[in-house]
Amino acid sequence: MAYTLEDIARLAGVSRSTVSRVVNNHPSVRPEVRQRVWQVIREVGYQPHAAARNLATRRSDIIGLVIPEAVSTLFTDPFFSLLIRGITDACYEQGYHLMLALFSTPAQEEDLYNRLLRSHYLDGVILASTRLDDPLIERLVGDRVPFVSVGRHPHPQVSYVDVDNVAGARMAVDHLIRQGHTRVGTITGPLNMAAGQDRLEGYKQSLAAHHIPLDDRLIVEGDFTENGGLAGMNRLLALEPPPTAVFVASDTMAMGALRAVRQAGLRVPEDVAIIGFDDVPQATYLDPPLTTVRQPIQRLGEIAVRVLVDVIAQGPEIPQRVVLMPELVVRSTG
Amino acid sequence: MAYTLEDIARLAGVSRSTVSRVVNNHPSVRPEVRQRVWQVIREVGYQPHAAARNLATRRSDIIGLVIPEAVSTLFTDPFFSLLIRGITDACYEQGYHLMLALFSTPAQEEDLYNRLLRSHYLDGVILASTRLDDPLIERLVGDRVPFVSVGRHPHPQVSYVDVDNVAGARMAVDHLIRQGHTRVGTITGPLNMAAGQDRLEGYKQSLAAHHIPLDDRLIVEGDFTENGGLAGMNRLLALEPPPTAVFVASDTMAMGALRAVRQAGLRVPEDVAIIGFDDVPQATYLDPPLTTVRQPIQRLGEIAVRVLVDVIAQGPEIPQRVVLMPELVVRSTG
DNA sequence: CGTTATAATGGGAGCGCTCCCAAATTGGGC
DNA sequence: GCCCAATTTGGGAGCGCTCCCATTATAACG
Repeated sequence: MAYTLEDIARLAGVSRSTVSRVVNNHPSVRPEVRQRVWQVIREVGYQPHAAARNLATRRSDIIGLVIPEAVSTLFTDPFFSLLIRGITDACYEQGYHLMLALFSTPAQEEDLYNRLLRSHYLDGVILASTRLDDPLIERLVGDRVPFVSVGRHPHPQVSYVDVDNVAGARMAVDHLIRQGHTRVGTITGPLNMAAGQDRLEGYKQSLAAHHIPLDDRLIVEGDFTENGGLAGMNRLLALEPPPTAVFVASDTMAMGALRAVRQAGLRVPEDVAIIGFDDVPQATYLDPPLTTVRQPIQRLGEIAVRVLVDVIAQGPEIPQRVVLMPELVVRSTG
Repeated sequence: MAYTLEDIARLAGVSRSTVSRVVNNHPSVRPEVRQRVWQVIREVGYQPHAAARNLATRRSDIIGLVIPEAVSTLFTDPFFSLLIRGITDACYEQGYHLMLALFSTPAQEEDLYNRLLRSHYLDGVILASTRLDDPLIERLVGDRVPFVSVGRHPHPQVSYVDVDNVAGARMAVDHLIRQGHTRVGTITGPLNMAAGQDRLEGYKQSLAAHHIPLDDRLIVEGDFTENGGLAGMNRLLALEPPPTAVFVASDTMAMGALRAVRQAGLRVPEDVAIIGFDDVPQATYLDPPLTTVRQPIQRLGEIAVRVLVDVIAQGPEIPQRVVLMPELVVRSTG
């Protein structure tokens, strides 16, 4: 049987309350008493019982990360790897534990929602890769669960962190146009996601600013996967005439696009220039190295945690929004 | 303020105990009462408070997954993607939640150990990708934490699920030798991991069975990463004469090895035959498609959960071991 | 229709912790 | 050396649930 506070109190010859104070670093304990208590705690290897503490304090010190994405893509796309890395580190620093909530069916998602969120298992949640119309958002707001979204959301009560996707896309397309390209295509992200919409918006703005008429056939919707990028590029290359440059809305898709171009026997950037988005580590090692728009993914994760901790403390009433600026990284593909 | 059992009891005109019985599906409640209580629960959206329940039952219904691997490799290697998929599904089916414990520094690991494991936050743990000498194992055994290792471990008190790596490696090398190869190299996994050791052992056994003398220079230690496979293959190709066939102890490394061969201007399998291990989904799509040893990774994850649930119920005294058989999948590389 | 066996229900105690308040101790300052 | 304020300590109550046991309602049977 494990030791309890009471046991430690008895062994150290003090009261339960004093031990509690020592464990929680309350100031009003005489130094010698404090030391004696720590001594006993270390000797017997005491560890407070989490559930008891949670019940009394009404907090669990655990935050959840919810990414409504198939496990296989979640564990394949380097974007998430970086994001999670940032979140993990910040959690540790802030004294929180991270629970990665994975589910592969809607039933699992529902179960998760009730059993984890509403049962006070989690103090708050970080959401990433959500569709704009995901009903989860409404529910979280309605149930007053503290949460922050990685990626903007129009709901007035939603806190989020995001990168300025419109500006990033504009940088990319501006750059292509400056190189002399006038027939610029784009492979977008899913258009029910904010990042997908915004990057397309930036593409349009750049064309408009350069008085290049919009050609709908040059816009194909992708899904942020490598295969999606491959398929999208194949469609663009089939056009008559094909674009001479393509803004691909994520690096993962850009890898697929690169494959498609190579399979078509064309060269990058001579025949088709390509610019990605994200600047995942792999972008450097591609052949040729990928020109892309860098967003500070890991920082985004860190900031998400900080914002969430704030929301937990302040309550979800005052939503907080942080938008970071991306930057263009010119390598060899465009 | 959220509703409590007592609130529901009052609203339904019954006692706290009855509501508890309804929530937990105890049989002895009259059907009409049961229905009335559910009605109220649904109306007000009652959800039991997890911490209170945990405190009373002394269980959390959460199991942890600990993989002492950098977040970046964890979220990149398809092996883990499949494993986690299997674990996730089985957890859901068994009524457990999964907490993926991530850490990037030893301090985080230590913190995690105390705060999650010893504080009864988790009912049990699944360990994967551990070194044989990882001190974590001893601690878990010592603290009587229920756990199961994915990958065998020699400690008599450790429950594990694994694939017969020795047999799998033998299949691979036997196959290469049957093709007429006599100069067969291997890129091993880390030799402080059971899978690394066992696959090397299978390689050795196969050579011995075919009376082919062991040549130490043909054995290079890898690390289960793509770059490790690339480096290993480069070392093998530099030998005089180089091997005509190589057994690579993981598909991820085999991808690197394939790159190395191509960069050297050689062809697979004409100049060098290659056999991998794992049969991750990508193996099929490689060019050329990878011959490999299939281990049922997702099943391994599922079984790990079942075994763990058993260990939680029975106590860690009676260790359980499950070993599955791999199979050779012949495609085009060897 | 009484009498048991059985099913259904209610209430108390307790899980291990925190937090508040009251009591005890300490330390200045005169 | 005494008094008052500040510091330190102890104990009670309560967090929301489960589980046991006692009690009451129901059913079954002669």
